[in-house]
Amino acid sequence: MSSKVSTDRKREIIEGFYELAKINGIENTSIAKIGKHLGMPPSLIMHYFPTRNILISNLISFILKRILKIYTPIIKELRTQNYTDPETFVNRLFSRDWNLLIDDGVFYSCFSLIFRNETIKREFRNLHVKLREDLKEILDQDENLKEKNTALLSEQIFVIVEGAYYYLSMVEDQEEYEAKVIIFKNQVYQLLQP
Amino acid sequence: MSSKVSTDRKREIIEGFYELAKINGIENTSIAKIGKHLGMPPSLIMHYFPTRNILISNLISFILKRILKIYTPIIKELRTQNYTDPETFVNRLFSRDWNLLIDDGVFYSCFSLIFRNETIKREFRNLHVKLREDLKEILDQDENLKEKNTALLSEQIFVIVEGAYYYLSMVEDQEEYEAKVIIFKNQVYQLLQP
DNA sequence: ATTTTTGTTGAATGACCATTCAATATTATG
DNA sequence: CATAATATTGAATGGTCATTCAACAAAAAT
Repeated sequence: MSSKVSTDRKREIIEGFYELAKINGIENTSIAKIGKHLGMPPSLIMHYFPTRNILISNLISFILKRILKIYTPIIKELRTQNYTDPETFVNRLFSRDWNLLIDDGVFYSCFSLIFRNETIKREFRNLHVKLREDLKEILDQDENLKEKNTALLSEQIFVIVEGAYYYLSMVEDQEEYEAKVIIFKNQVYQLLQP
Repeated sequence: MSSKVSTDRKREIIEGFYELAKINGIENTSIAKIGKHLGMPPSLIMHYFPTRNILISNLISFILKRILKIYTPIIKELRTQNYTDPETFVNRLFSRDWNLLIDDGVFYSCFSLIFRNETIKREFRNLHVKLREDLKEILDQDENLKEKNTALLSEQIFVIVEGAYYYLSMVEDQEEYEAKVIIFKNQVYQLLQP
């Protein structure tokens, strides 16, 4: 059990790391720079995170924990109201809240590490398993989908959402962006057709 | 117009960079390491690519050029036979040839740079526009889809393929991988339903 | 009150990095 | 053949990097 000071400092460091990584990218964010940003010597950072790799794993855990919470507002809403109309649900899937939650640049930087690090790959895999379970839970609440294979549906919706986020991150033009979102939403509605 | 030596050397350097980036990641591949790998002094690399950033942009162009060729075998097949059955077409979309063409780790590393570099973002955007045009061209050849909006279809198929590649890159288990591929293929078939 | 543990500092280390430069070799051009 | 342009070498530069260490300070445990 670590002290309050310890956990607070660790969080402070990881958040500082994240802040700088948003601006300069993970690869350009050194321990010295984090230290300067937070007004502490680099040696203090290494006291809490003995190696840079450990620091990076902790940043990834931090990010994945945030992402995991994406569906929780929908689930909460469902638990209280016992129902959410498909429209608000689909809107949530494609809302920009996701982007606010975590910086896309940092996210894909971290993601690219799965190809050279088994542990990171496993962490990402677990995240996605949980996200799909959440999605299934939401679909299971919908009376209209009672006859449907919601596990399969959640896979299919999931892949559209992931593809859409990847794809939309390249689109700069506002109108084009919204036109595409409509296309992808319709694609999900088609799947939800009872 | 640059000499043959010049273009050959440039290609050699970029390919060497790519080889090392596959193993160690872009961020861990220094100019010195590329030089050692190719048996040339780092100064020679900098003679052809004056800064590291320029070297990276050239690597990205190299990669994007390769990816652009993904659909060309299908298109060629179409041009000669004047027809491809949807099944072989969809199989191609999800075949592992794609992965052989370019390393996923390097690809997503490059992709993550779009969020901090406008030029790179534009390059990726252009690539994807062209890929979708290729996809549309393929769909337009299919008599059964004559009544359909193939531009829209290509967007929808594209987003599934992109999402699938993202998603599948986390799946290690062979059986699970193939089960998911079947799901995503079916999703595409549903869209192709006349 | 003393000891132990935890937190913090700042200086030092050697490795590696991108980049520069001047010198030399090779090739192309007149 | 002479000259100009291109290709290649190797050494040097200053900066940054992750990491180490010994010392000091504060807090907790005894």
